[in-house]
Amino acid sequence: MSGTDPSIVTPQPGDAADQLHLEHFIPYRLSVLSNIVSMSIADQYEREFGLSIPQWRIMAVLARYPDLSAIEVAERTAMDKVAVSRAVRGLLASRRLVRSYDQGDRRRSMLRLSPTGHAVYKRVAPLALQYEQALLDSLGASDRQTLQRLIDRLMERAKALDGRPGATGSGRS
Amino acid sequence: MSGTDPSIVTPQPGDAADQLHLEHFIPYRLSVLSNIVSMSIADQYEREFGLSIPQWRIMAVLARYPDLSAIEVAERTAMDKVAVSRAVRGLLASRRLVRSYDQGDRRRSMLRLSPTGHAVYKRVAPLALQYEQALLDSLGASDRQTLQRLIDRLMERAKALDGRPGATGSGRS
DNA sequence: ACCCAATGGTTACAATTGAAACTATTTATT
DNA sequence: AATAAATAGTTTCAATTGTAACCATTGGGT
Repeated sequence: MSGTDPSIVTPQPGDAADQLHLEHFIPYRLSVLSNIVSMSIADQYEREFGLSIPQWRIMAVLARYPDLSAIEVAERTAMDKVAVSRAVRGLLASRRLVRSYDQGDRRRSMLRLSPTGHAVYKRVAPLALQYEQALLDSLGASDRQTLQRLIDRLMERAKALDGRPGATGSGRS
Repeated sequence: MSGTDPSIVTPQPGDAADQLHLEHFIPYRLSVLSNIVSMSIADQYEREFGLSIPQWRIMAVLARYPDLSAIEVAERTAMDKVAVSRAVRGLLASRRLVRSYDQGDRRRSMLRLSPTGHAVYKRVAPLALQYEQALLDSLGASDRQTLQRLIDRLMERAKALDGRPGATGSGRS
């Protein structure tokens, strides 16, 4: 009885199944990290401002680029138009956004922060930056640059590898 | 009429609201990157093996550490016990997992891959590693090490910053 | 032995999210 | 001008996920 039971024997070196350790697997690690960060932020925004992450993202882009249409907002926030539609509804309800319609193309809406929305944004933005600062405090200055660069590279590559229908990369327009 | 309307005037330098660009904001970027990667992988696993990400994670840890309980699986996969319970149900239904009960503590289950499950795992694992390789191909060897290190640091920091009730960091046991 | 708190795990219900279909309007084609 | 195809955005319905409540079993005190 010397090791022929495949459930007991040590796997062959070079065996892929043997090399994979979830705790070092980059996609897994990215997901866990991103989740902790997002949930931690989401919790704070929700508690203090009644803002969801999608709503916060929309406010952030509209603060910088007023009068975008819903679809333009979607592009800049990496959300789909349904998510934008829903988040916009919430922001309109809380009067943090105003919507007008492009005269000349009445399908197109133009979104911008209301004065109230702008005031809220001015309170949220510093918190967001503080959180980011606190997170990056664990890194040296050069690591911070490196981080941005690595994310750039990985993002580009991830898009290229992504073979889903309609996923970013081969928009048919 | 020289610039007193706050909605038109250029924000003060140092104004947080002015410094925040969503497209450079690390939490946002991590989230977008992680989403592309996860969805791209999830799509492949679902198509080729009928596996969800939670199921795949469970298989990965059980391949390495057989006979964990559901809660131990939860700890090693960063999922909560409800998610594990559901994913396990699916894996049992597809006969990729077998469950026995710890005799001596009949609450505790012991989970392990069935031979079928093991066979599936041996086909999935190489794909997972190939994807990771392809993703990391965009990086030099030293950048790869750096990436793991940066994720370590950020993860640690993110946990420390996370003030949610019951979130990882101050488990009361 | 008995009671109460803690633990492992599942279930039920609510909230979120995703995919597809739909309305309204505009643009292109003939 | 009429029809078809495309675009902006919303709605609907299904699937996923989160939260809380819920058994069952165990461990600890008394």
